[in-house]
Amino acid sequence: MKNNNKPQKIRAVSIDKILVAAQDEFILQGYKGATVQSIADNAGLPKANVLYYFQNKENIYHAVLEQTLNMWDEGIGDILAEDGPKLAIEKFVRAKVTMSFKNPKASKIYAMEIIQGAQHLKDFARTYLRQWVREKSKVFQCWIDNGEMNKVDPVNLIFLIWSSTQHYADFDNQVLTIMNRADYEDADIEHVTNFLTDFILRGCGLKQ
Amino acid sequence: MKNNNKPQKIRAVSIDKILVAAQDEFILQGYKGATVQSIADNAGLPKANVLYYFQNKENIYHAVLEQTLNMWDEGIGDILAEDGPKLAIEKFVRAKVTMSFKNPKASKIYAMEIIQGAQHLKDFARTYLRQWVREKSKVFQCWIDNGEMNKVDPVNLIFLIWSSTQHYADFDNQVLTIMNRADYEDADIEHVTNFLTDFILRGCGLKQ
DNA sequence: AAATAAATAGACCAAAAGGACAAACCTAAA
DNA sequence: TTTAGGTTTGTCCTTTTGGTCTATTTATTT
Repeated sequence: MKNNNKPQKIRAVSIDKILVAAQDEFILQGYKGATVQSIADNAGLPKANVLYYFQNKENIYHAVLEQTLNMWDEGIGDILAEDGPKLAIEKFVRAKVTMSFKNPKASKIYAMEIIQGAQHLKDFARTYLRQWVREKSKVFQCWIDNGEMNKVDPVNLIFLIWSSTQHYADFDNQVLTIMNRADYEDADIEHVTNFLTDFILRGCGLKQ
Repeated sequence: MKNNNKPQKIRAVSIDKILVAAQDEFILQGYKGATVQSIADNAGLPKANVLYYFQNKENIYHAVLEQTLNMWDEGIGDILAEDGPKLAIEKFVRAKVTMSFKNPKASKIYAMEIIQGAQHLKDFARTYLRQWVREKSKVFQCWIDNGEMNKVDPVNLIFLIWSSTQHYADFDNQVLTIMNRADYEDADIEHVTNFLTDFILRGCGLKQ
C-alpha cells in the first residue's frame, strides 16, 4: 500500500513531505531550535531518511528558503508602467494580500530571516531586491512627473505596501487574537484588500 | 577599578549587562538557539554567574520580554479623543516611528514572539492589546461619526499604522540594504515620520 | 576585626541533537 | 535470476548545552 507510488516519484514525495514539515519546524523553533528528529517525525519518516535526502540540517533550511523565495517571487505580482498608477497599485496590493492570507508561512520564514540579520539572504537583498525597488521606484517617479499621482516618496511607499500587506501573514496570531477569531476566512481577503487599496490609493491622491 | 561600584548596585549592573546581551542573543539566535554561555560571554561574566542571577534560561527570556513590553508600553504613545484625528495620528505615528528607529531591538523581540505563535504573549494579546485596540477603535469611530475624518475601518487602520512604522525596526537590515546605507541617521526619523503622517492623514481624508 | 552575605568561578554531569555507518530492503533492468 | 541503484532504518558516536555543586573571593554589617 505504501510504495505503490510511481518509481521516481518517491523521492519527490518524500522531499516534499520533509520541506512541509521543515517549514513549520523552522518557523516555530527558529533555525537552531529546529531539530532534524522533529522534522522527521512530522514528515512521518525516520531521521536517517531525512538526512539521506538532505545531507544536513543546513541543506534542509536552504531548500525551505529557496522554495519560499520562489513562492514570494511568483506571488509578488508586478508594477507595470503601462497599467497606470491606479490599476498597478490595485493589482499589486491584491496580489500581496492574497499571498499573505494564502501562504503566511512563506512570509514568516522570510520575515524571521530578515529580522535575524538576513544571514542567508544578504545576496538576495543586495542584488535582486535592491534592483527591483530601484526599477519600481522609477515607474512611480514617472507617474509623479506626469502628474498621474501625488508626489509620494516611491521607496517608502513600497515599504508601506509591503509592511501593511505582510502584517496579516507575519502577525496572523495577533490579528486573529485581537479580532477574537480562530481563523481567517475568504471574505477577509476581500475586505482587507479593499481597505488597503482604498487607503493607499487615497494616500497617493488617486481617489476622490 | 572594577568594583568601585556603589554598594548594592553590583547586582543591578550585572543584571542589566546580562539583559542587554540576552536581547541581542535572543534576536540573533531565537530562544532555543540562544545559549547561556554566549549571553555570559557577551555580558563579560562567567556562565555560572548568569545562572546565579537568573536561575535558568527561560527566566532570562522572560525578563527580556518583560523589559521589552514595558518599553513598548511607554513608547506606544496614545490616541486621545480630545486631540482630534489629525493631531492624534500625527502624535501616534511620530511616537511609533521614533520608537522603531531608537529601539529596533525591542520591536524585533516582540515581532519574533508573535511570528512564532506568541507562546509567551498570549495573555498580553488577549487582554491588554485587544482592549487597547477596542478602545482606540471607538475613538476613531467617534471621529468618523462626527464627520471629522473619512469612513475608514479603525482596526485595520491601527494595523496599518503599526505595521508601516515597525517595518523600519524589524526589517532595518533590508531597508538599509535597499537604500544602500550602513546605518540610520537622525534625519531619517523626521523624513519617515513626515512621509507616513502625510500619507496616512491623506488616507484618512485629513489632508487636501 | 570578625562574621555574614553576596558574587565569582571552575569543574562536572546528564540529556539532547547532529550526523556517520552499515545492514537490510525494495524495484527494475539485463 | 542476478545485479545495481535507490531507499529505509536501527545503532552508535561526539559535541553542545542547560544546569548543578562546591570552593573561593569580595562586600557589608556588626
